Amino acid sequence: MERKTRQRDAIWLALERASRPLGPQEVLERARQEVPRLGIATVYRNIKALVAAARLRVVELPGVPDRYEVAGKDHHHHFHCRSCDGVFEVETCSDDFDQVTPAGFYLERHEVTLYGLCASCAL
Amino acid sequence: MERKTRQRDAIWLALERASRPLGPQEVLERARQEVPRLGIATVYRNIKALVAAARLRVVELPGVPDRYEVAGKDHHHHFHCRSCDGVFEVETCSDDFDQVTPAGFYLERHEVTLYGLCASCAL
DNA sequence: GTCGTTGCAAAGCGTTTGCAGCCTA
DNA sequence: TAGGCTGCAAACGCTTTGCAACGAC
Repeated sequence: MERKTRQRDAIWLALERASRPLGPQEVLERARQEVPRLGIATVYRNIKALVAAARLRVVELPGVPDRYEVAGKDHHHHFHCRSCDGVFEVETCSDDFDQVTPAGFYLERHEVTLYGLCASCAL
Repeated sequence: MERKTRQRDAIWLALERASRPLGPQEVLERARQEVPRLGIATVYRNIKALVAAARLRVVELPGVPDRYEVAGKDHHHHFHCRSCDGVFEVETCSDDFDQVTPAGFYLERHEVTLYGLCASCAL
């Protein structure tokens, strides 16, 4: 991450503009509007570097490939649409998971994923 | 799932005996103690069939390959120990996820994964 | 004997890596 | 001009599929 390149800019821009976490393929498609000859390997390499630099956060969802979003957002979780495969942010997190943690266990963090149909697909 | 075979029995037995969800490779290793020439493709095909028959449940954990457990247990989630990589069941679940679901979205199900240290590793 | 099931190998699919050439600093 | 970065293609690991042989019923 030493040099500034058109490719890296395009990849970052794609993620910054997105309203939801993106997968590498989605990043490629969007970034190619800026750099048509962009390769998928470059997307993977830059995503990896951006995650290492803590500028991106990995969104790990059960059963599907990892997606990425810009780091620094408030605590939130995701809604995974089974129809369009899109991933959307869920604002709040009401639950207290300490109370369901077994005795003796040390709870550090939690992931919640909601499944169903997004607003568009539910129509 | 029409015929009873040694392979299918061995695969089912491996999952039934396990105290935690298993991945396909783990199932293969255990089932080969019964059927040494068992192939990984057969494991995948049978797991798929058993899931379709609702005799197995898919345990989808973020970031790691799917694991499988015998179906029919009460609603529960999992605690994933970052130290020993073990997966433990979490009994209860205070579901209030409808209220955090965005307007227009149709919520069908949810997954919760807790991370931290299990009782043994937390000592 | 039928045809569901199996084992092997090949094919997919998403991700990573090797390498020669490119281009930023 | 050095060497980080890129695009291409090959390599990878995991999962699925094609196919001929096997074996449950």
